[in-house]
Amino acid sequence: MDAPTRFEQLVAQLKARGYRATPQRVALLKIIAASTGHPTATQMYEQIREQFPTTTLATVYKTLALLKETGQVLELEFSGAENRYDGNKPYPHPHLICVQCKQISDPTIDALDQVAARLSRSTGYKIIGHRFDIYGICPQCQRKSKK
Amino acid sequence: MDAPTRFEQLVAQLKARGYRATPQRVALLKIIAASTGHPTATQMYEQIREQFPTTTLATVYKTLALLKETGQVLELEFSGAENRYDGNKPYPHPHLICVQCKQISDPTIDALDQVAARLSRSTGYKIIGHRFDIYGICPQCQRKSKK
DNA sequence: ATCAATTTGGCGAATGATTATCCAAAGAAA
DNA sequence: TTTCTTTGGATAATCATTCGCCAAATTGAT
Repeated sequence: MDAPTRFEQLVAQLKARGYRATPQRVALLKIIAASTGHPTATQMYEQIREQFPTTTLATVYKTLALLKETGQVLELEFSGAENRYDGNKPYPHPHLICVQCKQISDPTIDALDQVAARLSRSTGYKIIGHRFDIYGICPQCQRKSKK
Repeated sequence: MDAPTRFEQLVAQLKARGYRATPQRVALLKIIAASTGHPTATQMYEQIREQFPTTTLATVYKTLALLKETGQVLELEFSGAENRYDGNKPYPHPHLICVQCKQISDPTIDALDQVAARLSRSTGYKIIGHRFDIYGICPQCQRKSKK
């Protein structure tokens, strides 16, 4: 799905739930829909500030909370670091994290759902979701540290 | 490995690095070696307090930091909740977490290392570790909520 | 359009786990 | 013992996130 479409979708589903599409919220939705990476709340906050200088971090968090309610955004919690948000693939999926440059990418790992299904059978758990982070050093940082 | 053996191992490796085996530290190591679950710092702190009532949470964290340095304990970070510690399987392994009773168990999932190896090949990343948490509702809590 | 009712943004303070600082006490070394 | 170093305890600091409050904005009804 392209960014404008995703943006419209986010606005529509916000309105459908009876919330207002205020300028600040619209700005955030636009950023989220356009972002390919996994931005922090602060990063989005700073972008919004360019248009709406009075905006507060609290507002950003409040809007993100609205999106989380209906699973429109995936929140990656990090203890000791800011959380990261993904509004384009808001369902659980693996993340490859470079421990040096902190970049996060989305690798393709198939058979993950099967793992969950098998686990559900063998343990009796009702599986709700998962979080799979793989830590490593990206090729670029490997090159840098060799110098 | 049984708890006493693991305990001796932890004490030995602490001393080997030039650190003192103080009563408070020994108490923590004993708890960690004996624990089968994934206790929080506070839980261990309260156990230590029974023997050494003046102990502080800071001391617990300091000792845990020492263990982390050499990978003797696995720290499971949770944003918005206390971290959990595993001193018996201090290497990355999957965790099955009940979102209701918060119980954490260690399911067996094979082929995880192969996933990492394959990922390393396809992305060029040098894989360092991973974190795999599966969220669900345990059989016990499922029964409870049906009533 | 006007007014009342509701939602929202901004601001500042609160939260809560973890960490840092500082000093006295304990232990090791000489 | 005396000196030097490590450690524990107490307390404050940190930092991302959340909360409470109020004024401003928006909606809906009259």
